[in-house]
Amino acid sequence: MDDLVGLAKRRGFIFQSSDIYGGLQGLYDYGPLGVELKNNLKAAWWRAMVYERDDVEGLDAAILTNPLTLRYSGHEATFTDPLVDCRACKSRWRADHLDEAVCPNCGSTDLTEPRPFNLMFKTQVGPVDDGSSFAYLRPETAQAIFTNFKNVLDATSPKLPFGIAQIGKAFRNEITPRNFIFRVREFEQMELEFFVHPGEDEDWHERWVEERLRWWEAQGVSADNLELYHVPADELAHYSKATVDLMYRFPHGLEELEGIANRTDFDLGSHTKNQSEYNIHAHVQPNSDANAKLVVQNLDTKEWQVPYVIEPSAGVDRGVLAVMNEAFRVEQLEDGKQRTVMGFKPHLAPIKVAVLPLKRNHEGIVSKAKAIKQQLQKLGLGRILYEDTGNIGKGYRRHDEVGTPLCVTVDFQTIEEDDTVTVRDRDTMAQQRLPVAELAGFVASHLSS
RNA sequence: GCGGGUGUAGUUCAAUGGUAGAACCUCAGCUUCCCAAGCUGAUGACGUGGGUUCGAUUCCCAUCACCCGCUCCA
Repeated sequence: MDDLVGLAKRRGFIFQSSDIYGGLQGLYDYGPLGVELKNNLKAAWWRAMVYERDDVEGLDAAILTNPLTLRYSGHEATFTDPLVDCRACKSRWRADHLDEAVCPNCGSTDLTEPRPFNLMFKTQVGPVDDGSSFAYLRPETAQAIFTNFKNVLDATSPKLPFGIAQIGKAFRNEITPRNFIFRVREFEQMELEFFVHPGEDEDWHERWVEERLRWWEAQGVSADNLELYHVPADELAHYSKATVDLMYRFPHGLEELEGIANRTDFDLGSHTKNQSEYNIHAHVQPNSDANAKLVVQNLDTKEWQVPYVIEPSAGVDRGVLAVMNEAFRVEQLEDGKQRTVMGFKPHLAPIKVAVLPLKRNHEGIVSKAKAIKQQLQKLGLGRILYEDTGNIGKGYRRHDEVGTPLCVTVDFQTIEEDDTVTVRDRDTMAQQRLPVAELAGFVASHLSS
């Protein structure tokens, strides 16, 4: 992990947030290469979820959330836990889970006073800070999908089963942010809420688990480092009937990368009005505030019903960490030197191609290299970088370390003889000469593989 | 939040109660230069704030951040 954190900072992937003022716990910033990598990962998810399917629509909702949304969702009740610490054995317990003021672990009565831990961030809405108007920063992106259910339904008229996808920031006041970008207080989620007929939920749950496994493998996360964890009943979240966690072998241990939950009709049932008119299976709190019916009509029976929902919910930052960890490798070369390579899949690589002039103080070579950079940039494949290192070997190594799939080198032969360049492959270190005229086609096909 | 550990250039390491040295990296110049080459030059650090002291990077206290456990679950 330390090597990965060092490389992330050195090469501009990830920085401590508010670094020059001593930092802020549990917050990180994405640098020049990190933002490219993260955007590429999100784009891959969006392609797979929205563009390549015919049954999913997108959404991008506000982060500030009406407290009523998070009251009916159950978050106000479950995200505010009074906690006590045992001074004797250093264990921590939820105060409402203790029968007496006795530590279940060691039997000591030397406990701290219960302290409330509100895991949701609050902020004032409007200029007057008198407590009369506040909003929460959303603790998950999912709720805005449920509260927009009717809007999307009216706008796009989908038929069950269908989904709504969203990528965005979420905030949780984690007690202990830890492990680099694994557990942080401000993070990004990629969530799909997939609505299905009641009774078809378990089948769809299994299909989504398989679907998501295949997607992570396509991002370069090897199946060997992924495990499924069927969450036992007594550990399920308040909304869940069943949850399968997709566990990844992170540098610090096997932990959750994505959770695929069967949220039943709990969410739409909780947020809908006229609850008693529908046969809601989940145990929901009576709702006297909602002004919309979150139901669809069963075309066969003509009955209005609250759909069940399957939720694949992935952490973007955790995904970035997993992808970087998978890509990171150190190779021993024949001359005893080491080569650090980030073997990103081409579609995730922050820089797609680096164009290097063999000599940085030769006008003809430099201008030719810059022209090739602009030409390749126009292909729309992502970031193409012109870089005059002054030392070609150094340039190659540097781009190995940030995972640039291809380097293109312009030399004297290019401008004086036959208009060909050297193309060098990140993974094999192999070089070949190609006519500049064939470069665009070669690059495009190499990056799509 | 509790307990334990850590904190000197971007990185890896030094030294010191009298205000910090190196290597690699980075940057600039030269070199017809294809896998971290060479030569010349340059930038750059004691996490922050107090205290003790004539003087603190060094000693003391607090604080911040990171790492390990408890906890958490995207």
